Amino acid sequence: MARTTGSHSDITGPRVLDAALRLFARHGYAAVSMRQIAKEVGVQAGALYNYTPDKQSLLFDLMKRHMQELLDTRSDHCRPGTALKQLEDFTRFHIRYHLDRSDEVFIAYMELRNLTPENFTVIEALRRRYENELETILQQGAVEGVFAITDSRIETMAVIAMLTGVTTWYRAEGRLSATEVEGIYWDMVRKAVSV
Amino acid sequence: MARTTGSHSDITGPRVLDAALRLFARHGYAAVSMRQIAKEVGVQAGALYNYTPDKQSLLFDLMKRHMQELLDTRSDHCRPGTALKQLEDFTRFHIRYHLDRSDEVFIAYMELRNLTPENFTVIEALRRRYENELETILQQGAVEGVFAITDSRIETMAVIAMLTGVTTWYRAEGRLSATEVEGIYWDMVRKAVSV
DNA sequence: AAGTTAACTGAACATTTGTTCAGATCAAAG
DNA sequence: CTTTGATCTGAACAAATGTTCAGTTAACTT
Repeated sequence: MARTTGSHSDITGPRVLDAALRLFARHGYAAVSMRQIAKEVGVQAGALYNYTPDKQSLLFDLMKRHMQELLDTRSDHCRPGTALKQLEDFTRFHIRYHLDRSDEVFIAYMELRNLTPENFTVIEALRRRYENELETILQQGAVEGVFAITDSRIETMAVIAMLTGVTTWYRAEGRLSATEVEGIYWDMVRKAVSV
Repeated sequence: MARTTGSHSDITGPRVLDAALRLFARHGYAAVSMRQIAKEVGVQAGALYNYTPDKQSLLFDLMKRHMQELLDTRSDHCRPGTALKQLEDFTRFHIRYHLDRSDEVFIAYMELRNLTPENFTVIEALRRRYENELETILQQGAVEGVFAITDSRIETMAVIAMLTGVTTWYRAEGRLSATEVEGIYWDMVRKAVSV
């Protein structure tokens, strides 16, 4: 029978994805070679193909896993409540989650054009589902009369762009804690969409 | 003496930059080859080197020209006034300008990591100058007592991220005109930073 | 008409690319 | 100890990369 313990595949496998994640985030998908990834893992390039059918799948798997986890974690944190309270939850969740996974976020927003058309469709659908959760909250707030919504799709995109932008400048060693940043952004979001 | 009229260099030169702009925006710097650019121009790859010392300069020149024009155009539009009025000017200018140059904006925000360190420093400085203009307005509004500013740098980055994000989803054929979008964003920005 | 030279071609260059695969390695199973 | 098979090496592949350059072309000047 096959080896079960002592196998390296359960160690090397994740390390391949980890290395790809870090390198793609740092230099971009197209600028990273399979040999660079292999070197980071401590293995020859050919060995990578025990863990991925090709380079494209590496990118796709990273993106899909990220979007999937984003949706799952968010749905765990989801509590019923007023639109205002739900918007606060969404805002704080989004910022915290994105600050914790800056590499994944960077890739998910920057490497969309390096996906094959079929893979792009899948990721785009997941992203759309996430955006729709915010849009629903805004629409509900409009019904409640607490939010001023002219075109819910635009306000959704505006808020998400503002929140996600935090990853481009935030540094953990900086002068502000994640919680302080969270508070400042929540103030701005609340005011921006309120009547 | 050298040929003056009938020369193609004044035609081909800009065409090289144009092709590079479009291709870099569509597929990313690292994913575009000099031969693809040459094909778009209708010339052999070697001919490109009459117009650029190397591929990196193509990217750098595009970015520098964009940031330079952004700063120049903005300084032309700059009028004295209250912080609120200046913020409105900045918001409307930023959206209009960015909608008109989506390719340039895309490159300027996505290809920073493909610049050499020295080139990155130059572009980063120009970008910083632009961001500072917004930060100055916010700080002035705080002094006037009309803006609620906790940390002017954060509010600056948040507003810029929100505004620039418009380029990711806006389509000229869409259901909203640029002017309508401008108005919606201005509403949100004003409320977000107001006391 | 002859000469000049900017503009371009087309081939060549050394590397690097993603991917494949025969064979070595070696821990576990029988 | 022998067999098994997952895991990995190391070399090989064709294609593509950025860049260079000797030579061709043709629009200009004189």
